[in-house]
Amino acid sequence: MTSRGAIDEAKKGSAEVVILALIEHESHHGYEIAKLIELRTDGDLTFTLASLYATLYRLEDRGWIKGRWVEKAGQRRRCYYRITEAGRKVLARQREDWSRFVAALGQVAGVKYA
Amino acid sequence: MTSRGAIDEAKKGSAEVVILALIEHESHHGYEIAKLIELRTDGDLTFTLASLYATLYRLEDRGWIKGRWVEKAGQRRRCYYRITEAGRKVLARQREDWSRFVAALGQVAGVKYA
DNA sequence: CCGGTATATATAGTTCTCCTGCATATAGGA
DNA sequence: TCCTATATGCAGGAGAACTATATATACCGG
Repeated sequence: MTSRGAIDEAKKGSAEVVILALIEHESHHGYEIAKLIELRTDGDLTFTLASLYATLYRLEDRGWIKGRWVEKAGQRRRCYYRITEAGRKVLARQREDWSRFVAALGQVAGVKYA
Repeated sequence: MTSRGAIDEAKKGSAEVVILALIEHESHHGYEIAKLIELRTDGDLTFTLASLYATLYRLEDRGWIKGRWVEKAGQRRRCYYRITEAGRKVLARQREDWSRFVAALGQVAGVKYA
């Protein structure tokens, strides 16, 4: 997986809020989350699978998400994650923080959000 | 210096574009740049001085900025930085990239830029 | 039926940016 | 004289992303 230019730097720290948002309303498994991120941002934002799984384990350790293993015939086993109540609070907070950060960046660095 | 919540994570990688933007039109020395960032973002975005100087040296190594030492009576010596031609190109590119990243984040994570 | 691609998860080791803590140095006010 | 603000600099470490590699299954073409 490749990503583009300075987005390599920009996206540091964004994995958490992105993942939490994606499993806010429906549960998804790791591989699916990676594909969704890529799809919904037209490839502007991607995370390597290794990073993504590491992040999922971290979020689960913190109690912000909860995984459930599902085994189906004709499929490799998958772990479906959903957000927890604690996770919802964190998500709300992170959205505010990111929003404030983006505003600050516009102010001081002239980054326009088209 | 303290910073607020998830902005700790968010801001990773943002120092470069912020510094380049601040010395786009006029030269500033390190300490001044730190104060400007804090001032212009109402304290939402800050960098510790140690990080800031490290970043300045890195940017100069890459040829994106150029420092000039100024000694004045009644003042500690200061290094004033200005952006280079190469730096201007990088700044333009980083603004585009950050803009695209912010759009992606709004799309996939529901981050609203007020 | 055999090999390649897509799906799906997992670990190890590395890189990069920012951090804290410490050190140095000068000017001005209490 | 001591404390604060100004101003720069280094050493060591934390954390989140990366690459590379390993494992395992389903599906499709030749």
